[in-house]
Amino acid sequence: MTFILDGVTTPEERLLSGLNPQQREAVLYRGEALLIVAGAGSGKTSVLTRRIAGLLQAREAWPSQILAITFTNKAANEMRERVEAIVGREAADGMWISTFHSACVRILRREAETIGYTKTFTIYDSADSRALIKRILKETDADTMGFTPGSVAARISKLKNELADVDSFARQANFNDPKEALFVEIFRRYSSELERAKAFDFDDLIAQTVYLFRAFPKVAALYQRRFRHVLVDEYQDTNHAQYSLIRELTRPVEAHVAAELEAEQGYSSSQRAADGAIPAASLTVVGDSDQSIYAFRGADIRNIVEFERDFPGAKVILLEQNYRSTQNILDAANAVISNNFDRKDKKLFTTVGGGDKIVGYTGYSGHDEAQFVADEITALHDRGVDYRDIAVFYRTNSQTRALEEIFIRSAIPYRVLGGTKFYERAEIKDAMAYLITVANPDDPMALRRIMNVPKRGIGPATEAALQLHADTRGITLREAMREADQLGLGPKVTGALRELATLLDEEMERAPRTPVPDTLKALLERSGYLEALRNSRDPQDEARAENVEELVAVTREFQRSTPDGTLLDFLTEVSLVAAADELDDSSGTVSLMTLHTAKGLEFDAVFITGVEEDLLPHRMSASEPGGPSEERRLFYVGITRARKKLYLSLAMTRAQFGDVTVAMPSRYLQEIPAELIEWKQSPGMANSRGGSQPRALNARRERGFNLRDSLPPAPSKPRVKTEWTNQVTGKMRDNGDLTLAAGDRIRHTDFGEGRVTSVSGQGAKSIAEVQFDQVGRKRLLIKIAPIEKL
DNA sequence: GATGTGGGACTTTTT
DNA sequence: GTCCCACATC
Repeated sequence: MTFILDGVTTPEERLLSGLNPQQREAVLYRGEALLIVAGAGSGKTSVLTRRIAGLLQAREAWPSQILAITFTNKAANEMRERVEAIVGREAADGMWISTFHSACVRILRREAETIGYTKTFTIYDSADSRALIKRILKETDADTMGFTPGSVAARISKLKNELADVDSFARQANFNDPKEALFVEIFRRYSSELERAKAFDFDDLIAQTVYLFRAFPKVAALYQRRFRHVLVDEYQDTNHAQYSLIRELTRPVEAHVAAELEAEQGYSSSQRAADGAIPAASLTVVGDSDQSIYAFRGADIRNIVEFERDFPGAKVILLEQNYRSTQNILDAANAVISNNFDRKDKKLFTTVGGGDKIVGYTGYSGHDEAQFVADEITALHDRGVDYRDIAVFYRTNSQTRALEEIFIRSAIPYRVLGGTKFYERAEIKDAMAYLITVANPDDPMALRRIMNVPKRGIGPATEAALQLHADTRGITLREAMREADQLGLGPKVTGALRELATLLDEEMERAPRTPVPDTLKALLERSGYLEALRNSRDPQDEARAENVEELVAVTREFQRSTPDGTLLDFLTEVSLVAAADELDDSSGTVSLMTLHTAKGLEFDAVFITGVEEDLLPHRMSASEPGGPSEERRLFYVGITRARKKLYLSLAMTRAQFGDVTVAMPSRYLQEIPAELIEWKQSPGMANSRGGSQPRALNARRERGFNLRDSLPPAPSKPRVKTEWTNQVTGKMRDNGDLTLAAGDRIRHTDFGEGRVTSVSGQGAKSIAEVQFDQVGRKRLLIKIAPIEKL
């Protein structure tokens, strides 16, 4: 009923409603540069969206003049929706709101030819980069000299983030050092392989865009003229390349360049000032140095610290009021972060009351800890908290294993964000490789992957022959394949190569007028890939075939939401999904993710697990400069995600590597005032409580101590190995049609005996609520729980 | 060239 | 505990 509201409020009043004075100032400030220092939960997204909406509403900018950079695609979509909600859909049409990487892809696809690339380039994700590096290491025998794909990939990435390329690096490299000389060689090969494959890696997307802008001022001017308002979220996590990109975009266009451009395009721009130049775009950055957690991938905290020096006359606005968390949670966060000495002191405050105490728990093992988390989640759910409002954080992806296992047993619906996931499965990579060879015939990595998948009798020898032919003739691997009959190979192999080449060529020719799901289906069917999976004797292949079907469904969904989307668009989208993009608010599941992925999100109830030395802070961070401080910020980020309930847990022993190691409570725990935490089981209690485990541990609590060596083999609980696996990987314990009813007595391998109090749900999803004699009430998925009826 | 097996390395975080 | 690779055998 806007017309009624119009009578009492102006658009500006509505734009500012509910904002505090600092937020209002941040929305309304007009000037060349604005830094919003936004503490956790201080409403920065709201400020940013209203700032954009304000510009549009006041007709100070067209939508097409706005470029907003967010950290994830999900954040971009949300921001777009929120702006649209204020100004209307049409009035917001044409804005660029995206991640750094997506924006750069967009620019590079338009301008690729300027820098000698095709606009149909594909993107190598980290796994692709590593695979390529691995190959190069083998070719150069560098793998025997202590080079690992991981270390080389990290080093190259770091260099690219500093905008160094092979040549600039080689110029200052010390060739007397054989390792360094070899690294230059590896770097050089890596770069030329990418170029030959017509592909960019993640870091190239940014670096090449910067290079494009610097080398071609006229191209840069197109964007400098277009984007009058540049806004960057999570500025504390920008690296040098991203910083440079922002600098290039917000540079004024010199008069003669502007004039040249206009002459070429035959129209005159309203942007030109009296002297003929186009003034710099206005820049708004939002960030919080306390939440800088990406130094390991080149994020430079100086970008935000030195903003005022970089942009003289910049306005700085501080947002310190927190609207998210209770006082207890904030007190804990403030206490922890204040131990970082190298920071500007700032304290979040809230007008919300104290809230519940933080709950602490020390488990005997990672499984025990996971059981605590599961039990608490069940209790929260019983009290009416929706699963979607609950999240579990951890430092390393490997910690999900125990959590998933217990969650499935406890019938808690969950979803793991990021980590080893769908697109990293071999069969999905195979299917994707087929698509890539169709979208980008020059990519030899994708072609090599599928050349003998399904088995065609094309082995390493054939591949080498093809490669040799390609190298001597100066053609691509794919072209060499078309000339297979010239190679003097056996008739079977030649036929197989010919057939594959024809298949790929035909699908490539058809692809532009064919929906993506159809292209994928044709490739999978015609290649015999699906058939091979279906006819396989390996029971896992059935699940693999289902996964591939799932990929077809993904392409269908892509085509539905993007009717004009090309195969290349699909591949690009898949390459650039961030872990947090997978968060689905509608799914009604608990979210599991790393602390890094958690940045920018918030939940009613948050569990931070594994709050132990060597895990948080991570062992690897100790040797890095600034490592422990960054780990502390990571913990701080985790704490500040919680709105109402925060749980901190750790384990005294943790399975790692098949070994069990003893863990110590994290130093950060001691930084939280004791009165804020209510321990359900404190480290001391877990330590001194009777029973075989604690005592044995007490005697030998030292780092790295290997339990397996000296612990007596009989723990109190009988160790029954339960047959159990993840849904996705296939096999699962199955109780068949076991049916339970209230009143039944059952035995559970871990929980002992108990009585069923109620049963809910249907079929495979039936859940029994059981009152166990020893361990209390639990919810179990009947089909898979390790139980038997008595 | 395909298939099976034993030994070794490996896990920090991500676009 | 798991993934990957080298090596052996068919």
